[in-house]
Amino acid sequence: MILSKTCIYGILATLHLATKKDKEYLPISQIAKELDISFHFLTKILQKLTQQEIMSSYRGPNGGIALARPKEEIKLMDIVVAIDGSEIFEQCLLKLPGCGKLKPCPLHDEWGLIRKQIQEMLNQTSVASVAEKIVKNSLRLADVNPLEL
Amino acid sequence: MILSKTCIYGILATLHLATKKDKEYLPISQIAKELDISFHFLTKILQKLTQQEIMSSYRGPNGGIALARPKEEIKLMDIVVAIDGSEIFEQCLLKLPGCGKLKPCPLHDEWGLIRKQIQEMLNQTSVASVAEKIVKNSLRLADVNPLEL
DNA sequence: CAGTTTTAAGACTCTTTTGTCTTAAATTAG
DNA sequence: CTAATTTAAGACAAAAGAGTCTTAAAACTG
Repeated sequence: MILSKTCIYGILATLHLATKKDKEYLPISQIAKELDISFHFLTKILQKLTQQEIMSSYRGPNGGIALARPKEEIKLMDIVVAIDGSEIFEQCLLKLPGCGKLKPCPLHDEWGLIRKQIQEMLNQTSVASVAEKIVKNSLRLADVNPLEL
Repeated sequence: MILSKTCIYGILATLHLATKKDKEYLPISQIAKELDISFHFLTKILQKLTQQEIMSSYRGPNGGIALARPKEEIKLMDIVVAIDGSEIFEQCLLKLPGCGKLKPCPLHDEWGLIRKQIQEMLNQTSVASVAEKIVKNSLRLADVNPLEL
């Protein structure tokens, strides 16, 4: 719901990177292992984030993937839009085409309020702040497998 | 996002019924036509709502489907839970298994607030109140096709 | 240069969701 | 009882999302 699996994996990988040293390339294979995500699948997802210049990649030995910008500047919203697009924030709960002030759907106001909050939350939350919380409270980014933070 | 297509159709059909006279059976074929939803698909969806006793059905001439309870008593949440289940309200944004106060995911608090509001909105909004708004403001439940309200 | 490591790209498969179709059962009308 | 109308049930098909695999290209190591 709300976010696609692809998008969630993208967020998890970004957060994982953000808990590591800056500017160091981390091989996708390692991220995949630590987050328990299929390597090839994650590769495809991270390619998209690289194309959108949220991450930068480098091939060959000691290569891998890294955040393209300072983690303080990357907001959760950036990742969501890069992967799932912005349709979520343009549609109502009932997805009636062209719902807006002109031709509102019956739940336009109710959902508009909530949608706005989701938007604000994603826009305000930086990857850095979440990463900090993860480190501070030893939070997990995968199921059981405790990450070696 | 958030709600499945099936669930949205279920809500639309319920709202449509609620704008009509109480206790009258409306053929599914007619609802399908007015909402521009495939008849057979809608039939399947309404069967689920009938099984959950949100609607009641009657076969044969002059048969069809009707709300099983007073529309004031049916909340949007009832339909959502009947069709999509309650997992939405038990998961976090990142869908890490077993996210909760014990093993929170990194976005547990942020998402928890929003999830609570979605829950409250769906729990508080009755089918009757939305139907009233639809009638009062001549709102639509389908794309272009203006409903004959 | 040859071999290794790593991402890039895209074809392919599997699963879930969405949608269609056919047949059966209930109800009513004549 | 017969024919018509309507929901019930379930098989089937199409589309989208998730995941796998293979080959190519880039970069480094010796």
